[in-house]
Amino acid sequence: MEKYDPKAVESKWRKYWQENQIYKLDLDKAEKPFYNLMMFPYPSAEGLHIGGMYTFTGVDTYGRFMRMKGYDVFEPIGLDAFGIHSENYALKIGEHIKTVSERTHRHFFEQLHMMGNMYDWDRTVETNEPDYYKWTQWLFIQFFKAGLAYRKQANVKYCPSCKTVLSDEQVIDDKCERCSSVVETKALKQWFFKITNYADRLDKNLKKIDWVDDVKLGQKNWIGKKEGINIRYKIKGTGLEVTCFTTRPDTNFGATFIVIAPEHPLVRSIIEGKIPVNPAIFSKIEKYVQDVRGKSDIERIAEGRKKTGVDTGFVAINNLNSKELPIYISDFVLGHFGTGAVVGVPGHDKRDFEFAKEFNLEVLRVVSREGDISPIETIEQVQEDEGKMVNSEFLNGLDIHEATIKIMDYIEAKGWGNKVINYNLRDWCVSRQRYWGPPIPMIYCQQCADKGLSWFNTSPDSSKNISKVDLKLLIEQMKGWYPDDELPVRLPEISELDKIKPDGSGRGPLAQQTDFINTICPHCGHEAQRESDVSDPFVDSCWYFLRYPFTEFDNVPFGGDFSSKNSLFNPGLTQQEGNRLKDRMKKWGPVTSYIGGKEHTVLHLLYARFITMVLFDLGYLDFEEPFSRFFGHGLITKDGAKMSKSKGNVVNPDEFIDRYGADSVRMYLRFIGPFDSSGDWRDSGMSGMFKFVSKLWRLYKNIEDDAPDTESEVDDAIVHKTIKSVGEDLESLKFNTAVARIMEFVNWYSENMKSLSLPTRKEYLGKLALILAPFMPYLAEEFWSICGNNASVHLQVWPDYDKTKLVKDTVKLPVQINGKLRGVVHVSKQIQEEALLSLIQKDKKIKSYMDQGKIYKVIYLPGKIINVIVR
RNA sequence: GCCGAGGUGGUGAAAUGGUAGACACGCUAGACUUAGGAUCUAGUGGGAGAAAUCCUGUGCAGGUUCAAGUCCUGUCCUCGGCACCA
Repeated sequence: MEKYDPKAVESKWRKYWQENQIYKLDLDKAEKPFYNLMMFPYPSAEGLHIGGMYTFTGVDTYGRFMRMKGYDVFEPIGLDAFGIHSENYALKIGEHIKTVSERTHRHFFEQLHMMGNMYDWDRTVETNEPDYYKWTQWLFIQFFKAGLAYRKQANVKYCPSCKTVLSDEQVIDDKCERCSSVVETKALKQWFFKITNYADRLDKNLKKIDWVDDVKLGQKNWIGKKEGINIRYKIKGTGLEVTCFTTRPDTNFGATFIVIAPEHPLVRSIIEGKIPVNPAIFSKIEKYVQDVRGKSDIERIAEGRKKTGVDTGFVAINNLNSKELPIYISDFVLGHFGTGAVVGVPGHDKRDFEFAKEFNLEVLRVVSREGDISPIETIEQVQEDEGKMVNSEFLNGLDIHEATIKIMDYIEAKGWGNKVINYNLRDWCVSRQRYWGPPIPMIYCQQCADKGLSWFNTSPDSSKNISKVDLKLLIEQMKGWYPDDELPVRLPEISELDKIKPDGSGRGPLAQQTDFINTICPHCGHEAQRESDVSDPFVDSCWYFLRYPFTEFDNVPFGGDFSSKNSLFNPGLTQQEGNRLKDRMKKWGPVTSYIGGKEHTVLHLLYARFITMVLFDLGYLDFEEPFSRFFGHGLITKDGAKMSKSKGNVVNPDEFIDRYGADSVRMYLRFIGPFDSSGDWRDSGMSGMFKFVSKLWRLYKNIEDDAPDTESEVDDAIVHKTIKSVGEDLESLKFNTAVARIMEFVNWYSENMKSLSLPTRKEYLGKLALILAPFMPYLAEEFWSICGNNASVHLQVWPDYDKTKLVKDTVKLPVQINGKLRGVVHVSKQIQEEALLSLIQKDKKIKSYMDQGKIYKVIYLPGKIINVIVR
């Protein structure tokens, strides 16, 4: 008999699909749009590994199913090509990034093509192409015009190995996300996006979206909303004040000192000599601040939580009770959170307690736990949670929550402070001192700077404030900067390898390209300089999903409404064009189903939400959340261990596709484990699946052998059950159990086929081909045609099942023999009632009880227990 | 430390409160066959037994229930995220 040759089958159908254009979708005509998106892949040089295949084919299986359910499924693909990872690889192998990426991109697309995913290959997106990064730069300018992109000198995380700045999100355990080098802190001038303006909305909107809870919670924690109060304390004998942020003002009667961060403005003033202190204290302060600055975060952690610090000699006054609070400087207080100053309440905060012990400061108790008012002497006694107020004058007797409300109102009424909300979230640093990214499209003009001019005060019309940014402050920092509207600002082609290497100077390789850097100021016409940094690749990937449905337009980045008079962008569209773009965006935004890795909880997913909100505020989009539903998939391990190059256990999918065919690999990947947790790749499991697929092949190829003319009756409930449960499993992305149901059905069919006539065989196997279509697109076509059908199986509707054939209206009847539960029998309700009646007639004991709102009657018999639902 | 997820065979894993281990991998035995990347049949949680069968069993300890892997309380462990965030 003919042997199963996956290569022959797959190339045959690939060709058929291409010729018949079965994956073409008219985006404007779609009636039930379903935007089925997989998270943007990063084209690593090694090619798509098995984990990528796992997710791409999973998303495709889901998309194919939804298509058969009658949706117009749009499933695009592209590459997130810019970035440090591939650039580092190119430098390592001594090849130009451009040649390397051309090669890897081709390989990537080829691999995805082989897997049989239903992509529209005319709508690909590659972020390193000028026709894409033109719009990434456009996005930057939109942010700039809206006052949401600004440049400032900042202490930033810097990777000495990648020689670039990293965003907070890219630093993991004080190490670079990419190369694991310990990061340094550097003061550089950097571009930032003002994501903090959106902290509150990013937090609040989480309630509205259908995402898994752990991802939502991850974002919530990252945003870190904290409601509290800024309290101002007068510094004795100076006329100065120090403001402390606290979420626990209820404990303020227990305050015994104040600690400010080494970065605090007060400290700077002291060091700069603006505030006089005695020389002994001055040198101590100077030394401490110097030491702290020299320490890396790693060193700080290595020292544990031992508190260090220095007494400034200044004393603040607690407004509530006129108590004197000595002011200290310590690095356990962070300069960037709250006000950079905290009020020390050592009785009710462990860190404050440790500090107080180190410096022999007074510890007071102002909250009692279950009447305990003993003095607090050990760290175990420090009480941070629930309790009742004591030693706090008018707060005494209140619980801590009541006390918090009361004292906040009191302090505000007295004018000593203001309620505020703080967030852990910090502004997004988007500057990167590298080559392989989109140049930041900004121009600096010294002439204009000298005249105090910036983009903001030369084009007041467009400077409308769409957010609560303090524009005055920004103008101060932004003099001489203009957005370049002549997009794209092309990344210059540099052929010499060592000229694209980062040199560690704090400026990117583009700074050395004089042809690129030197330009003309668009405002005054004098010589000016371009920005030499490129933007973070996360800027590329935060908006790509908007581009896919509009790849054929080169005058707009995406569809939507650009007609507003106040718009910061006017592409000059005709009414007709404008309407078409608006209508199409209505269909294809937001993304219906987004599937990707949970490791992007705080990076990509947060940024994408942020830019979508901004574009909504600018009036371009009519939705403010990019992904209606997000599903986080699991990761594939190999023989129980995480796959990594260093361990040498990376599975190369090409090898397996070559050997077993894409269908078997796809099927195995679906079966390997639950899609939302993890799966473990085993070569033996893969070959097992190939055996199963080969068995299926034989079943179909033997369909006509020895078929009887008439068939004996078989119970085909399993056929209907299979269709039903596979459909339900696919809907909820439970691929592994769906495959198990299919295997069960195949086992049943193999046993029963001898008694089935040819038409019945074709009917059953035809239905099986339909439900196999999302899993094994190639073989499903083959099987579908063997069953005597013409059109592509992928254009068919998901099969229906006969509800009457399903086991229903039954009750499970436990059977007990000799006092032990022996099993459960499924019986129809009618039979059960008859049984009940006959038992009642025999006058047995009947006891009724209620459980979960249902009333049951239980009949005890020597050998049986029967449950009956009465109501 | 805080937050989240989870603990079921040799392995991946199934189980609307109803015979735990479906479906597979692996393993054992056998059949077939000039031998293949095979295929087919039977067995496979642990313990006892020649067998029918019996006992035991979902991290641990309790509880609710006629019935608990599933619900409740406590506890231990593993993995993931955050971490001096006031």
